[in-house]
Amino acid sequence: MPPKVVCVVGPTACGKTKLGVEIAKRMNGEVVSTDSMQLYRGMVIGTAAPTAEEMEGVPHHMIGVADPAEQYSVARYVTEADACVQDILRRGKLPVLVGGTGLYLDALVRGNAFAPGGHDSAARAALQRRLDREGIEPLLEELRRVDPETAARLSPRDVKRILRALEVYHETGKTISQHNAATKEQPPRYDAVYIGLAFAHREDMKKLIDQRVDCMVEQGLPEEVGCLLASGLDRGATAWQAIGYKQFLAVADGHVSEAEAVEEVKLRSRQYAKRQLTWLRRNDSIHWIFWEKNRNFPEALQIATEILTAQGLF
RNA sequence: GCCUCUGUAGCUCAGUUGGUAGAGCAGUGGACUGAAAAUCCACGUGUCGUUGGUUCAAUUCCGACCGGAGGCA
Repeated sequence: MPPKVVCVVGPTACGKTKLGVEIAKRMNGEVVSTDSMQLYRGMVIGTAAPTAEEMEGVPHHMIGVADPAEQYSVARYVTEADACVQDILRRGKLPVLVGGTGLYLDALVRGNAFAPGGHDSAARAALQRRLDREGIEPLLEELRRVDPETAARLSPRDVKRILRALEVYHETGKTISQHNAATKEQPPRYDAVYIGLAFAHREDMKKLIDQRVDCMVEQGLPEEVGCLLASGLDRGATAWQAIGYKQFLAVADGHVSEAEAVEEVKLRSRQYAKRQLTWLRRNDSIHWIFWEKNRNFPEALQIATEILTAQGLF
């Protein structure tokens, strides 16, 4: 039986961070963040990364571990985060996985081995050049030939995935469908117990997201963006894709007003939360806790404890 | 007060030389295996401002009225 880990999941602004710390405190655990943006250094306010105070003395991992100029990836995340999980287990403590990036969490729990390649591979560079020169159609044509299954699955406009599929083929001689099928055969690396947090009504989630965005601006999101700019961070960096940072970069560049940026950040956060829910809904082993209007953490911790006890964790 | 423009989906607007209408955004659902806070897919019935008239038929033409914008006084 694989080692047990606790996962706290849910859309943005639903209280994962706080509940995660509470659970870790109660169960002799340490938190491993499963968030693709909190792992960049100096991006604290806009990613709602926990502060030292919010960590309440519980050790946290995978937060602020990468330079914003780096292009991170799931593959690298799994390697580094898994080392943290292993270390926590070795010390006899409970890993509590907390964060909003579904792909990262799933890959970590399943112990995904990713096919070679990546943004810095020669294959990717060559494909990118072909894309720039000839457009997507010849690439899609090639994919239809070597991996018809994937070609049929992807939209002709899903350039990212078409490139990746060809990249895997060029790098390994095997198709990405074969890689994915092989990954699915593998048993998961961890026995995950999922606690999901969500609002019962979407209007309540929207309200909280709006509040949180206003709060971020007050606490200095624009200044944080200013620091990233002052550090000379390239405008093409992955870190700028983070909601909040992208929009306040536009403010710094004089393209939009601060008020417009705030509205945009709220909107994008809402849409992001919706996508997170879509991702999570297909995981039917999540034990959901639904908030009514307000978030009641003592009660949630109580419910979570009962769930974890029933799973033999307490 | 007069003149001109304008009123169509939650929002911004297109359109119908008269046969009851469609884009973008928003919203909802979905996908996702080395960019994932990214990327991509699907879903469009609304008294066409109100009310009279002309017409086989009006959202479309004409009149009046009610909103909105601008101009002249």
